[in-house]
Amino acid sequence: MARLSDIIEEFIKSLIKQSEGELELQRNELAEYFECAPSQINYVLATRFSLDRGYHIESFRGGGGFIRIVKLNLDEDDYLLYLTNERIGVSITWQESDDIVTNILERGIINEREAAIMKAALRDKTIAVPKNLRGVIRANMLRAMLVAIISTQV
Amino acid sequence: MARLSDIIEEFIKSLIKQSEGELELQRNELAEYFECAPSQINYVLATRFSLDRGYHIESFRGGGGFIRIVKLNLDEDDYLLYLTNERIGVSITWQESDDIVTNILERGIINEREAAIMKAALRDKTIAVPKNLRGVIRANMLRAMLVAIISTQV
DNA sequence: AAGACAAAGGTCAAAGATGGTCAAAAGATA
DNA sequence: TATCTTTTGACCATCTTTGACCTTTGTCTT
Repeated sequence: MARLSDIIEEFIKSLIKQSEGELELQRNELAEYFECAPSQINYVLATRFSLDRGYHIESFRGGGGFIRIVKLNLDEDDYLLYLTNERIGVSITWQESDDIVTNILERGIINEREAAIMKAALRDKTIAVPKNLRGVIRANMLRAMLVAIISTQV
Repeated sequence: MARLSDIIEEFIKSLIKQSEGELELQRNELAEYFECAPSQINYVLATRFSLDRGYHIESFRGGGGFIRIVKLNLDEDDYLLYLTNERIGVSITWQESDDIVTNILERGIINEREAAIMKAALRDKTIAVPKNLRGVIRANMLRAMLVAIISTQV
């Protein structure tokens, strides 16, 4: 776990926690602080603060420009319906599905064990079919499991 | 004269013992340490740390990638291990998998919701691939989910 | 107001860092 | 010798890091 991206991720998350869900930062400043390429900040934002992980990013260029990160707090039921009806299309990657499951775990919609069961089923190794088919099966699986969760909700 | 694979096996086992059942290691680092081909590490993992022998392996590629080895709890999960290693073969029908899930629900190993999630994933409709492949995927899925259950058991 | 320049941030593809797979070669064993 | 196991290496898949080049906005000068 020596990845710089992970370290930057944790740093940003701690800042978000301190500022209660919303944060504004400057890309170049952060890049200088971590002695990395500015574009690495974009990479961290794209991979660790994606919508699937429950964040929203806005940015503003020009002098005085900045990046705003907002931790989203949506209604559980709406979010699950959004996932099954819109987000999960005909195909989905492992990374995306993994992010989504982590996200609903963090929102308290499912527990650790349910998340572990779902993630196990969604792994590439589990779905051992040609690549083009794999994403399609995974989308079906994730959707089916989410529907099961929705219908067992109390 | 002990074979290298045996030496590596013992080495890894001692690390697992030290870290109480769960270990993360880097393939290239280990290969360098033992001055062997990286793929020999895969060989050791495949032959000595298989599910049959009570281990679960997960790996992550890319910069900072690593391999996680989890020693499963053999004593308490006898029945589950029988399922993963013997009962579920290379292929399984929907009916069989559904019965197995119902069975572990009735034994109190999983709860209603976990059963619902698993059954949703195992349905024919979810695994929309040619019939001959379907049973194979289902076997992988059921096994993977059961392993997840074993390793999240407290 | 127009133009020039500075100060952000964005994109994308190449290079780097891991790990995986598979089959052939080498070695051990029956 | 025949067969089984181990070792190796060539080629593949995925994630991370870096850098060259682009776009947008603000400010200063004329």
